[in-house]
Amino acid sequence: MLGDSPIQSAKILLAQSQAQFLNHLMNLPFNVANHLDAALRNAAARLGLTERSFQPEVRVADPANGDFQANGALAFAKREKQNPRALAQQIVDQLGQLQGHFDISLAGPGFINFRLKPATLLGWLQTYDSEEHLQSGAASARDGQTWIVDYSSPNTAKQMHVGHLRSAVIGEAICRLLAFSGAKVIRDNHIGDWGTQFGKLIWAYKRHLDAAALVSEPLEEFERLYKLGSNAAEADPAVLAEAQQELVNLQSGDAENHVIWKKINDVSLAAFQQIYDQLGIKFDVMLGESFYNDKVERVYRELAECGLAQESQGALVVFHPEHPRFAKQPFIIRKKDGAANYASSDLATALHRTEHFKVDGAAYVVDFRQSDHLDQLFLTVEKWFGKTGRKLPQLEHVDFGTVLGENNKPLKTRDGANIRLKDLLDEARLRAFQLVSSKNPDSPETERRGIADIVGVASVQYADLSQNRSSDYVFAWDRMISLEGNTAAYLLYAVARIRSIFRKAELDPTQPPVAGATAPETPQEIALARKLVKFPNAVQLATSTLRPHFLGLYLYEVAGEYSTFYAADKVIVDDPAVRARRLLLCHRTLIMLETGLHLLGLRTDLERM
RNA sequence: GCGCCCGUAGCUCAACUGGAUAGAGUAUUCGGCUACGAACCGAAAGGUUGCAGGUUCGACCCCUGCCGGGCGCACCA
Repeated sequence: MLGDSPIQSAKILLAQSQAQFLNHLMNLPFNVANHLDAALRNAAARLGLTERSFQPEVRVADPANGDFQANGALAFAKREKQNPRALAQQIVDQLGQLQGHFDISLAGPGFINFRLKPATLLGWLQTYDSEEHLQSGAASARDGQTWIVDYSSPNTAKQMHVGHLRSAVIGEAICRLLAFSGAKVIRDNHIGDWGTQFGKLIWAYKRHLDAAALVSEPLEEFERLYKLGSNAAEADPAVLAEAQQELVNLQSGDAENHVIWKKINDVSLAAFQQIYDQLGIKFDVMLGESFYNDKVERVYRELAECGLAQESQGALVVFHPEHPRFAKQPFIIRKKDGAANYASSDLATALHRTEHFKVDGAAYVVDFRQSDHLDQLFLTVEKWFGKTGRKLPQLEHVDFGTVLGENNKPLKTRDGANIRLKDLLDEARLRAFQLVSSKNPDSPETERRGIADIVGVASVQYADLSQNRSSDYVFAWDRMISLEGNTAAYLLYAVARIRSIFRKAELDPTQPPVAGATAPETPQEIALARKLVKFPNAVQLATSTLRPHFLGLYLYEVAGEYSTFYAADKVIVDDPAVRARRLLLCHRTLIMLETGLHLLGLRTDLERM
């Protein structure tokens, strides 16, 4: 090899044996924070603190202070009226076996700081070498659990609009995060396929259907028909009566109406699927309201029998006397005309998910405005299942805010209509195409289109996922697609540049030649390596809180550290040990960025951009 | 009226659920391409965390009261 001297060879051998030693004897597990947590608990047990419920409180630290910190001594000392700093010192004295991997120090009133040694960083990076390996090493917090995620849930016979974006995007990320932590995930599209709108729609369908439009633009045609039927019914009571009869016929099993209804749903779902394909979504089941149609009677009966439901103003309702609002605000589970509503079908749904799918948890990815409804639903299910001896699944409302325009009002078109999701994604791809073209005027158009399709859609997804789902978010094309700051494009750019290095050096990025890599040495190498080691913590935090933005923020920081490293340290250098360790950093950055982006539901399959 | 959510740099957002000097991007100013992609990197500047109290070793975070905004509250989901 170029420039190989006996000293360098010896260095490489030494590094290799060091690495093997680390791997075989004392390499750290995937989740370093968990390892520290266990070690601290052991130390506390030896000091007799465990009986007094000592908690280590291990956190990712500010890099200036270390890699991880344990704050548990502070809370414990406060409770026990001890000197926190002295207590922390006692604990540190018990941590001798960690000193091979960490520089341990005390700071402030009693923080214990852990800084990973470069050789340990190297060993960790060498061990976790592929997306599969990251998955298998991930904290298996939900191993063996079954979760159902209820998301997207549009109404059939209507376009999906911007209001459906967040549920779809956040829901898919939640699914992937749950699956990554070991859960079996059932993706359920709880579609609205059984509303009162079908009377007017079927009335118009029978009389005014444009067969050509049904093929080319089915959802537009249904919307046209619905409007037509609705207007006609308003203008003419006779039409209204006919439309109501169509609805009655449908609900009583009339064959012709059922065929039309089925046709409308099938066509709607096929159109939805074009959106889902772009967003990387594939549902396992689509159990909409119609599915639960014949399952609500049992809900009425059971809730009445166990004394939860009562008649009020002609409706069947549930009150929660212990609750400040729901003591007076009823949960209406059957309307006074005897018909079901969404409370009825949501209760039937909860029962079905428990009985049929035997779920351990259910996540409802639904607008924050439905908090009251879901609170009432969860309270009712809890009492109902308690009285009937059923196991209660963990019920989570994964709520999110509104998508706003730049005027801080809900996002609409200029004339006040809802923005169709299809148009929004088309525009994202178009804007990305214009940008890609301006940056790469010489690449072939097909390649630019391919890049733009990935970058455009990813930008929309990531804009949503990169911020706390609880708050409203302002949709601004320029910030989203201008590709600066915490955006999908910035992350994908890092991916593309890493691939570019492997391409230039004619190396296979799946088989990087990293043998003989030495421990990270330059400040930029060390900073990057230290950031990469925290991947499991970011995933764990995002998963346990069901908040994908924690992972997004982490990936952005990884990409930032990588860019700094890239600008400072050339990868393809002559010194084989330096080159190997930088290739190692590049490759591990690549797999963590890709794994993380895949967890968020984004595509990363681009070579250039 | 009752209740839920929100208020952080000019703007858009973070702050690991009570931890260290509240951090990023953007806009502004300055610097960096004959080193693997400058869609990049580095630096400066920018703050009484809506206001006023309280709790404690420690508060953007918890409690109380105000101010401002959004959203729910009897049969549309």
